[in-house]
Amino acid sequence: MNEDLYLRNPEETELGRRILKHSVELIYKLGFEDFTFKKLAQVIGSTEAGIYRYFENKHKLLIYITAWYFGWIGFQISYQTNNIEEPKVKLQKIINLLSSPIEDDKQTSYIDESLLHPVIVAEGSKAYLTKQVSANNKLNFFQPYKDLCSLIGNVILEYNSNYKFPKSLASTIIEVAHFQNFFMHNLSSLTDFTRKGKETEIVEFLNDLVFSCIDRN
Amino acid sequence: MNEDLYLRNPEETELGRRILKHSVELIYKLGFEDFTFKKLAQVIGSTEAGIYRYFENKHKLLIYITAWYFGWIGFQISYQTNNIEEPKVKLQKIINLLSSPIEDDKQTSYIDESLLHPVIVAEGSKAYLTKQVSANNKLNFFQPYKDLCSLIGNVILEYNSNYKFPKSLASTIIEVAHFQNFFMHNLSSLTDFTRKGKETEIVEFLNDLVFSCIDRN
DNA sequence: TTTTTATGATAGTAATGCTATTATTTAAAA
DNA sequence: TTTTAAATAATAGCATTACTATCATAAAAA
Repeated sequence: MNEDLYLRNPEETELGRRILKHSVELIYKLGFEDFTFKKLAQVIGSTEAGIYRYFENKHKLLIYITAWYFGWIGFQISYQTNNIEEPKVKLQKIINLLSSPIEDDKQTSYIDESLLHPVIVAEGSKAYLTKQVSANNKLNFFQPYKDLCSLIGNVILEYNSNYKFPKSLASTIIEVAHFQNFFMHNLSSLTDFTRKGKETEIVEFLNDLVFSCIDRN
Repeated sequence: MNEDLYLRNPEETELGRRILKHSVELIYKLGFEDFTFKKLAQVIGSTEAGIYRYFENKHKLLIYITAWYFGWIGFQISYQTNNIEEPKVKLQKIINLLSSPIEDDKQTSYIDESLLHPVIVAEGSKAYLTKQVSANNKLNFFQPYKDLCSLIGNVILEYNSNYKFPKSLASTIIEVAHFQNFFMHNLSSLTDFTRKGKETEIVEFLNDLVFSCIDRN
């Protein structure tokens, strides 16, 4: 994790891990706007000032959580596509992992990925939709997102080296997987997905979308 | 415009129109997070309390502006595709209008669309990415977005009545047009667009994406 | 002309987003 | 084992934000 995202490394201490765990839970419960360090402090039985020793402000914490998610999902993707030869199968696996609600990864005791996924879907883009985006980008806060995008872009080129927009298609896969999920649950008339929680329909849509354009060129 | 979005209709009074005009300018300048009614009041030479007579809070104002944008762009699309027969040409026109920075529409003196477009690109999704999305949706705050989505979905079906995901593809066109624009300007390594401000590259990408999948099915 | 309506001016309050200080506990170094 | 440093808890405080309320005045309708 990028050291400029925190003041004290939250993964190294008990309190730090409690901050991570419960901030995901509390953002899930309240939404990022109503989430405050004071409320978080109450939940974990610490103090506001205590949390400020780890994170400069709640926006940095959101960026940290988002970066953590993209790092983690990037690892999952690398790991699960590692021994796959066919780029087509790789891409399908990627679409699946990005679209489907995730089971808790037992490896990381301090973050519940099944809550992290909806948090990223609803709040993740707020990490970069700010006036500070360029400054934050210079500090490499979005590196895990960029790495994932690059990884997916390379699989796309493996499949079809003539395709002209591998990176844009990669970021489109990530974003579409997330906001179609949000729309399905909250603004369903913006989608064709009939049943809430049926993420397989998003997978079907994305597979059709992606392979249509990279099969053709 | 949905009457539940405001306390007093801002389009009907001079002060109201000043609120709209300068809120777009100030959100463009400061970003939505740093935008406050107090700052806006200073800019327009009124008071905080004066603005609260028009809008309950700044989030309602953002929803209003977003709804206004989608209403306006929906009208532009209807108007400019009105006499076009070919659904293919219609869709291309739609992609163009959604992707390109917009010249100020002289018809609407109180809103500068050339500023509104980047504001929607950067801030628009915050209008619905909240815990109140379902409650707000019940009050039809997002109707103009839904109407636009439905309009585009119908053009897609005109082109190919067998395509399975017209609404999801429609919302994808809208969202992709906006966030690829944001990425191009702020996180360019997430795209393949080499030159900032070259929205024609986004148009090319989207045309390829859209027609690939609806040509095939 | 009266009366409603919109605006301006001012005050005030609870919550938020911090910073600072000191005391206490915990853990590592000597 | 003692010393000392580091981490945490407890508390206070402050500027700003996000509102609400009140009252005076100006302009427009009745």
